[in-house]
Amino acid sequence: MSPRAVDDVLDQIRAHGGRITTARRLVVGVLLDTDRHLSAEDITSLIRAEHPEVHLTTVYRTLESLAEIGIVAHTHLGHGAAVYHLGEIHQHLSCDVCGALRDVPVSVLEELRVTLERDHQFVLHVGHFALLGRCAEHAPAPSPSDG
Amino acid sequence: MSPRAVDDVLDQIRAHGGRITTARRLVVGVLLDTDRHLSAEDITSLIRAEHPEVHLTTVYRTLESLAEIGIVAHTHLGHGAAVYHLGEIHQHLSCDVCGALRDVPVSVLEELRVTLERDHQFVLHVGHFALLGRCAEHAPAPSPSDG
DNA sequence: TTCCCAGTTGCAAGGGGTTCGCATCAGGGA
DNA sequence: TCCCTGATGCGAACCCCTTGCAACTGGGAA
Repeated sequence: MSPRAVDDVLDQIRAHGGRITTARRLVVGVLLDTDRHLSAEDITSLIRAEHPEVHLTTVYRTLESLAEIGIVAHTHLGHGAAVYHLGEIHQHLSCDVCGALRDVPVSVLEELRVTLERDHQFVLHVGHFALLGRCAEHAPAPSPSDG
Repeated sequence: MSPRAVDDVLDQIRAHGGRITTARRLVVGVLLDTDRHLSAEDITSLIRAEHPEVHLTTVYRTLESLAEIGIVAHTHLGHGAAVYHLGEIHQHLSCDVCGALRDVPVSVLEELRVTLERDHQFVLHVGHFALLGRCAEHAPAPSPSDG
């Protein structure tokens, strides 16, 4: 990531009355620097390699602050830790067997979203939960009638 | 629930080589007797009102046994404890604001299921996760352009 | 009916993930 | 530069769930 991108995020924090601290700079840097799904502990480990004084609690609190102003989102995978990410919301597919996590565009949920809103007056929070199932590699064998 | 229904479930446990114990009888009874979504702790509390010797651990283990033979399923709501239920699988809608849980038929996910399988080789485990969002009462106000 | 083994249980402790309490520290406007 | 208030470090607590282990008991065999 570019220092520019970090500063953009930090500007948003400042704009919301938050302070710019070393820990926040580092958390934002890690999130911008990865394309993986990171838990709070993952983020803390990455930071502590260089800055061992940064505490897991601080990372949680920073992530909470960033979530409040809409910069980060987290997703519960159903088991284990929540994962945090910046930027565009996407939908997660999580494999029961190997834990592999895949992103798909939120557009896959569009029909469901419309249906739930129309028929059940329920406003779906797309991207805030994982869809559980089996990835291609661990899918159950199709029944004969399927193929 | 009828004693009959409890016995039917107990028969299934026995058929799978499990033993019929007081604790199992009680867990099954509670699950059959409610139409709410109960966490392991909820179940334990209900049982302990009459049978204080039944331990939370036992309830977890019983639920695990019942899940193994396909009698109960549990759903992660994204926050807090998983909820357990007997019987037909259904899809849960969970409200972020009030925590209200609503059941909808799994058929609402049918299109999504087909899409994910066809386009992403992902086999969705319908009913094993909750859809998060806002119930009618806590839905954000529609934007002017919506109505 | 009694015996006995393996499945179950109660209880305590452990573990992962997350939050809280509180004294101290430090960002950044006055 | 000062000072207020937000942020941090650290330990402990909390919640949800699992594990270890000795004691117990269901229920088939004898």
